[in-house]
Amino acid sequence: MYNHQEIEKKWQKIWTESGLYRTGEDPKKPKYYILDMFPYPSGAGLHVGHPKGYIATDILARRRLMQGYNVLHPMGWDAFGLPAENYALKNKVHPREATKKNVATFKRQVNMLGLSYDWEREINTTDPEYYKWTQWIFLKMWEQGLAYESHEPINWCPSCKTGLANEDLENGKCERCGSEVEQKPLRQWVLKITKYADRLLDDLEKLDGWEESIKEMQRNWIGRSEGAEIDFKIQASGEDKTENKAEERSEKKNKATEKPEIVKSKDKIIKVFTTRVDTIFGCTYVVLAPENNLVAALKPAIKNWPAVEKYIETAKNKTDLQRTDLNKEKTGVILEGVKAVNPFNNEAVDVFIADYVLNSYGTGAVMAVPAHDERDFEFARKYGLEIKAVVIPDRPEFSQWIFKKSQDSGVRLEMNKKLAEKGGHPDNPEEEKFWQNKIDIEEKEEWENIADNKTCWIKDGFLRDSKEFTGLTSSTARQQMTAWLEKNKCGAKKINYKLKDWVFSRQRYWGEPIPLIHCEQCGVVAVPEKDLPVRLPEVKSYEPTGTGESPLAAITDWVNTACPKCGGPAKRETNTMPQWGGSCWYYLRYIDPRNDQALVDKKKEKYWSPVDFYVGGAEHATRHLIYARFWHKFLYDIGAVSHEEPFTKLKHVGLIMGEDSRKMSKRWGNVINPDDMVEQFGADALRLYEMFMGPFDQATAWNTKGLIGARKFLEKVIGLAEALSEPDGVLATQKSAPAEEAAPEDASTKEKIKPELRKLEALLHKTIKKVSADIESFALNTAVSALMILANEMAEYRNKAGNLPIGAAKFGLFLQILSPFAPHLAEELWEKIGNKESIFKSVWPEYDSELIKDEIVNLVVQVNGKLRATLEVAADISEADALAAGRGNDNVKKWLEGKEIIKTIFVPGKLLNIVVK
RNA sequence: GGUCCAGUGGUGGAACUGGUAUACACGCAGCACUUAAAAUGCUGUGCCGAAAGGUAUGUGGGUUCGAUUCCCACCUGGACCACCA
Repeated sequence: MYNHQEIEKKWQKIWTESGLYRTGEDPKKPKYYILDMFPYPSGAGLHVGHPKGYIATDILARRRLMQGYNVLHPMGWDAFGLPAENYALKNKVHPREATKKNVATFKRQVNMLGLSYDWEREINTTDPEYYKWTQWIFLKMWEQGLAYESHEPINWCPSCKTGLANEDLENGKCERCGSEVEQKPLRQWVLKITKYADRLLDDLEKLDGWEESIKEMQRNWIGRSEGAEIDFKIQASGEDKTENKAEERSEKKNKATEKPEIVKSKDKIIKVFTTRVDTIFGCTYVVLAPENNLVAALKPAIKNWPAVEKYIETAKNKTDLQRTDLNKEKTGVILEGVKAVNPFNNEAVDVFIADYVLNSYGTGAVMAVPAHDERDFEFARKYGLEIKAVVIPDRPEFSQWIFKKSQDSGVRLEMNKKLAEKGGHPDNPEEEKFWQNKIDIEEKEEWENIADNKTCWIKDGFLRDSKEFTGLTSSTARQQMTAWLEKNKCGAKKINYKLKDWVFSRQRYWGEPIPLIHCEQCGVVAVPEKDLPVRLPEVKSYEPTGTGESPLAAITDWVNTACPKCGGPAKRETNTMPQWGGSCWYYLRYIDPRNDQALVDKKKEKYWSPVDFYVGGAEHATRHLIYARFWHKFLYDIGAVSHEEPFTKLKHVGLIMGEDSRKMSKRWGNVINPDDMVEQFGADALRLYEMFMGPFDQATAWNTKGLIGARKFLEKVIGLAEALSEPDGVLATQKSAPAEEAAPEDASTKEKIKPELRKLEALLHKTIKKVSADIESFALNTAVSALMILANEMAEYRNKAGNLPIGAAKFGLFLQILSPFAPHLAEELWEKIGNKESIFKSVWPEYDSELIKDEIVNLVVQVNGKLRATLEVAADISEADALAAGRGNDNVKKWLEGKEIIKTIFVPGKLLNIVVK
């Protein structure tokens, strides 16, 4: 047994007092910036899952320190935002007080684990000295026109009483509280992230250090799609007056979305967006989103207005969740008296409104091609609309599709069974013929289905019935048809994004005030830089109002102010920033946390940027990580930072699940508290176990029994240290100079032990190599396993010999590679074996490449690929010698008997495969 | 539905570039120590078989002297997105 509590406390105190964790600034050394995603200090404190990432970064940070880097490894608190405020409201304390208390808990828990953070660089997003610069960045964006005021309907959470960005939703529900989100028109500030969409997308290619999965998520989120906008002229049955009105409104809409007007202004059009111009000759109707402004504008021309109005009303009352439910049947209403003209063939088609078309994407209008789009197909079938196939599948792809369908039906399995019975072979010509026939028949049937409009074909193919474009492939047709549109001025190439501009206002108290002033004379005016930060007023009541106004609006002596421009009466902006604001740039502030002249000193920024290694949860892939990249690129554009991307390498941490394999949560009662684990088993055991559980980025279920294994390993290490040297052990004698070699023994034992000792030393160096490489690749589970193997080998030796005569210096190498994982115990034993300075001031060991070369290896001998013998041979044995040795083996002989050797395959030092007939 | 990732003992998982499948740990069983238990140590532990041997990495097929690894199809699970035209 060892007293982990005593040891861990002792070293945590010494490390803090000696300034071990302080960031090195020696300009001669290379830098390494290793960052964790900083946490929200919630009221619940940490559970064992939270520190998994922190432990891993700590391991890398400690290794880098020992490798002689200046290491920047900071920690801070993302304390603004809804969770903190909701917690404060519930517990009836001021958010500032709640935050303070929660930070203290988090900090105590983090320190308890022996994490090597430089607390002198601690930051807190709610600190006015910090959010001064968050506000400063916002103002710079506003100056550049990247922050704009909008009144569009946005996501509104009725329970949190605030507007939300798209990124704050989960399946149409508020990510925080789970309430269904409503659409509410609201005055708000919006950041024009879409202006950066292409760069955010394109620069992903340069991020080699990022996991592909996270990059893919970002690509999907940005959702770039190339297509065309096409103008369908409206043929309305109404009078001139009404048509003018429609025109007016539609122009207004175009203006609002800032689309360049490419059509003659007299024309009345429906603009649709599509990625499949090639299917346009199959367009049999056009669909508008119910909210599309055009619908109201066309009212006078619509003959069945009551029905249309009723449908719009129903759609409005549906929640997002109901509307996007894929299982629901498609619904819609025709606009009687309105037709739209397809510019390619001048055919006038019906116009519908249907809520399967989203107003927020593209133009809020689509051309419907039921033969080649599943949604249109479904709608057309329901309402009995015309389906016109104009793209013919090309053969190879089509055949594959048919083939897949036949397999689905189990036909292939049956066929295989039949063939097996007959002793048939997979490449049997009979079978091939069978499949060819089958494909031919089914292809014919399926094509008939498409032609008969019984099924729809959504892939590319060849065009038919498409005038001069007939016969082209889909992709060529798209190019030529887009060019045709541009030439005839009735459409253009267009790129759309799923990414929306970032709704940046929250109608809540606990956030950074937006540093703008509304002046009656001058309009919106920026708070001058010298007046930053705009401090959050200290108030007793900060409950959200629910009216769409921020609670700040009620604090009149804070709201009323003088205009910085004209000095006249003015009011402060009362919206606050969302939680993600402060976290968009915090990694820059750690570099220079107390600077009151700039958000970061340029020289320091140049030295430390970018972050070399960033670790955090995958749930941030499409929020924080996109926002932060956006802000960083902006800061790069205004010359505030020196690199275009903030994070060179990114690794996501896999969740630790509860013992029941569910997410750890109060709800399931499966939360494991790290305080209890550390008290019972020690921080070192907890660290080791969390790294050992499985691959770092994989979710794994917690098992407290596994922690016992880690603890046992540490106790074994102590036992080894105590058995060092003989007869009385280094620990007992505290020799001043570490012993180098084995003490003399009687000749017979010595002879017996010598080669084993050499093997042990080779293993030590192999372990140094493996642990070093594993830390680099973040294969921390196998690094721990390698350390265990070495300890087991040393223990076995000790058990046989009664002691461990490898000397304190060599044992010290083991302690060094163990130290990032179990820093307290490694440091303690390092001291015990006679070292005066901290193990973390020592130099990370290099393995001896001579020592790890095996002289004797196990050579695998196979006959026809099956293992028949393993031979102990010299590592550099030749093929001929190996073959001779193999043939000499009794078991191998047995398998070669009466057989003819066709060939042999020899992998030097590893394997000999004898192929016989 | 789309995209990505994964599927190996009773459990978590290992296997470098195609070369001894199941390292390491948990669990379990037996033994030692003990009056006893706990703790500790030792031994065993994929499956079938007394053994020789056979067989096994979700399923079916392919490439190869040799496949957990590469290719094709399918099944299952997870993550993210989801009526994005």
